Amino acid sequence: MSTAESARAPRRIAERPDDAASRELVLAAAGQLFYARGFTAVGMDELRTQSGIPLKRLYRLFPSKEAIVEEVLFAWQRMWTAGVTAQVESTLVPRERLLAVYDFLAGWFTSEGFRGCAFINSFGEVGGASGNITDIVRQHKKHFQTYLAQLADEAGAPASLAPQLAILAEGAITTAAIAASAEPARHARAAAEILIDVALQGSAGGNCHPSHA
Amino acid sequence: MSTAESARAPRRIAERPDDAASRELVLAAAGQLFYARGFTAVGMDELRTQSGIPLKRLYRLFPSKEAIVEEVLFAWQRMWTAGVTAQVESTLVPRERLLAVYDFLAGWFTSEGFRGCAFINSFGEVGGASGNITDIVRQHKKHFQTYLAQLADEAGAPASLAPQLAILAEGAITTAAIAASAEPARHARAAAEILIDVALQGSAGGNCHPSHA
DNA sequence: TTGCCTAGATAACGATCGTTCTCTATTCTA
DNA sequence: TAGAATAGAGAACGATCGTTATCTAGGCAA
Repeated sequence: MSTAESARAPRRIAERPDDAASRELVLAAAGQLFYARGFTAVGMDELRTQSGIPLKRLYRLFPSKEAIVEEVLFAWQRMWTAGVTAQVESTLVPRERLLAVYDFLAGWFTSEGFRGCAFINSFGEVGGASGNITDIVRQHKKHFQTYLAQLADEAGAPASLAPQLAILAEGAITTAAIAASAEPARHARAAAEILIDVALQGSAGGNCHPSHA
Repeated sequence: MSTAESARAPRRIAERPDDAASRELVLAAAGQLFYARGFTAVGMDELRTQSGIPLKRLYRLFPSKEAIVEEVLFAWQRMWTAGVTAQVESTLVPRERLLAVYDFLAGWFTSEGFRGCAFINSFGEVGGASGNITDIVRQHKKHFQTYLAQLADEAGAPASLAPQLAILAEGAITTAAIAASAEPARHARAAAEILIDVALQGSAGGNCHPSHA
């Protein structure tokens, strides 16, 4: 990969070719186990068994368990963002793009093994014990709020709408997780419709009760 | 040790007079420690130190650590209910009684050591590992929703309002905890005002935009 | 006062955690 | 083919957990 040593690649220790694949195996197994049972409840031995990666190699790929936790959080962040944006991109109508967030939630809530927001669960588990994890969780939520603010702005809504929609989404997730029900997604969507319509008519001067009722 | 020994109650072991006070000491210390750092992060030794109750006595008052956890959850439930109802009872106007929930949240968010909803944190920590704890958390949330439904009904709102208000409260709590900010209480309250007014005007036939704007 | 029973302080126990070390077999270069 | 270095499997290590047992001192009935 650099000069002449890649002609035959004699013995490069630092990066073996399948290290990346092994890391993915570990992160995939860790993601499932951590989401299902939490960080502390899953030991390194179980992570070794589930991923098929020997313990020694595991500690060569990651410096510690906490490092795995952090990378799993980043992977979750990517998955969440991809899922939400995919749903949002399915339409070009600004109002529906905002509501698409709750459609994504509805699908998520009914998916196998749904157990609430992994970031909220992580925050609750580590509390303030790990500053790194808390920071990642905080950053994830801020990122989501920024995304919502952008969607709301594109819809022509005032800046006060986005935090309200974010709170609705957040509340729907935890309520659905604890109640083990998908209904909160519909409730949150219905509430979001009202908030969006009021916000839009307030700033655009539409008629009363634009769509529903 | 069976028949005539209870004639004068010579040595009653089961219940000493100060057992109740000791239990309160333990539950108070456990409540603070558990809320601040989670269940698993707080050991029995720390609980002994903080409460001043010797370990042996601690295990005579409670059969296990999990039993303490459960009783702490019940104590939290009582504290939460007392705080919310006190704020609600401060007014008799149905609409303001609904909004009082978010006023309570605003005060809570700015209180020292606020770290989110203890029930949500507990749910995230134990996941589904402890069915007892999960059940208590579920029951607490259901109790809150029922209370909100009663307040909404007294305000003359349709049944669809209460779940929306509950989701707003839930989302405000977690958002405030993660962002370490009290603003979500104001955002949730503003959203609740809109939802309430729309719900009331929809069912009572008032004019457009009743109070604000 | 004497003897018994219990309280409290603390050590010990078994289990489990994250992490490291040992030992053997294999692989790959020269 | 000879040799060196690494990979893998698993034991071992130190720490900590929840829980229990031990030991000593003190309170109370007779």
